Amino acid sequence: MTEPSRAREIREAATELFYERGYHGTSMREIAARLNMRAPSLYNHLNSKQQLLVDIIEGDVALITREFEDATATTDDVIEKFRRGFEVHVRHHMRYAHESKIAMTEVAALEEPAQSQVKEMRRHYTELWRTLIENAVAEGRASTQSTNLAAYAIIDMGIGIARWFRPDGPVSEGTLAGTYCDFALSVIGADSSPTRSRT
Amino acid sequence: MTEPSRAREIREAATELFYERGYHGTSMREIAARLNMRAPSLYNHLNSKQQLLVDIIEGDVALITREFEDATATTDDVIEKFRRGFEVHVRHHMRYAHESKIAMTEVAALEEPAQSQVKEMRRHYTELWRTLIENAVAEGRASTQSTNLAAYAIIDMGIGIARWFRPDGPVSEGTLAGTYCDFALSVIGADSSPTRSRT
DNA sequence: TCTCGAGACTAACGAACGGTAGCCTGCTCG
DNA sequence: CGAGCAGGCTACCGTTCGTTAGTCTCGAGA
Repeated sequence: MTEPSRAREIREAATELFYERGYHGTSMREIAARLNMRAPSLYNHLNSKQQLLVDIIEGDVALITREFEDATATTDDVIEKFRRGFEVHVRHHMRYAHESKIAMTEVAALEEPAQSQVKEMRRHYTELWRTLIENAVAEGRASTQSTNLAAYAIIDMGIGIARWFRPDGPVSEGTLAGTYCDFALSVIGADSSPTRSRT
Repeated sequence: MTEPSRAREIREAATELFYERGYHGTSMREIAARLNMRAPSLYNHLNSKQQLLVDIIEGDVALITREFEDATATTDDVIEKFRRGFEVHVRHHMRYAHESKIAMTEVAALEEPAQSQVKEMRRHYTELWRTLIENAVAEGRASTQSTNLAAYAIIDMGIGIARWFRPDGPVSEGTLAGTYCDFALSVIGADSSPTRSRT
């Protein structure tokens, strides 16, 4: 399953440029220039510009979904599932900030049927979160009465990270993951720390 | 004095299309077609495509900032300030979902100096939130130890709304505002019960 | 040493882009 | 009535787009 390395380099260069300027704001000539190539040479390694976008977005959504499923499968405790799932969610949006931002902002640039497929994959990911929160509430481990909105709020909290997080910034990956985990647990109404007081 | 109503119609049509397809993914011909016009006629009412984007984004960021400042100026209680500010924040991203999404995703398409100016305006808005949360903690009304991250999390929670909220959807504006307000108060570690007391 | 294929290149295509020039129509108002 | 003008329109400009065709080069294997 090893893919040609040049194809991967092109996709990485495209990821950077799509992140900085957007899909329609990036030309094949710019992607090529970043690798000291000419635009037509790119077509020795890919079929179309659109396929680049499809690969980046579908790859990202598929990856975070698999990461989430793997992380939550390793425990039966619903709050621990939540904690591990959210840590994966947050860390994904730090480590793959560029891909994540593209997957969020450039879905409209996807042609059919890829656009519908990505939307379905995202709906599925959201559903995983909604179910997890629902289970936590059903077991009396969380108290929110709006599992749907809580899922949206939690997911969006993580997504936002991709817009401002910088690996060399003042906040470390671990600190951010821990702090945001407390935020998320607060949102669903689960006790997250001993200092929290509830009536 | 007759308003330049046509200019406003053009900006509204552009807002819809920039929302659906992005700035670079929208042509002046498409904007014109939505008003049953031809592209060159648009230039009777505007200077450039870029100016359309600048007006939409700067207008949106300026509006939410003013709404926030107005809402928080009407009380001295820091938690009530927070509550009113966040309600404004959430409702803005529902009512102006299209403008807000553009302001979030198309900043890279802004040319200088507009791009720097918008980034500065956003930095200012974030700073308002950070200060508000800091004051709440200083007065013992909130318990978070990460005012910076809490501000990001709360702002991003609201921004996300613009991506999925539909006015004719199953969740009403009031329900969403109320539920999200509880979420936000949980994040900063403030009691979310409706009864509050001045110190 | 010769062959051959991978992968770079240059040239160029048709389409679409943002924007300009200049014309025409029809309403307003002296 | 008739002049002026706001605001449409068609024609077209130069540029850039994604992509194709065809050529050249160079290293590996027979």
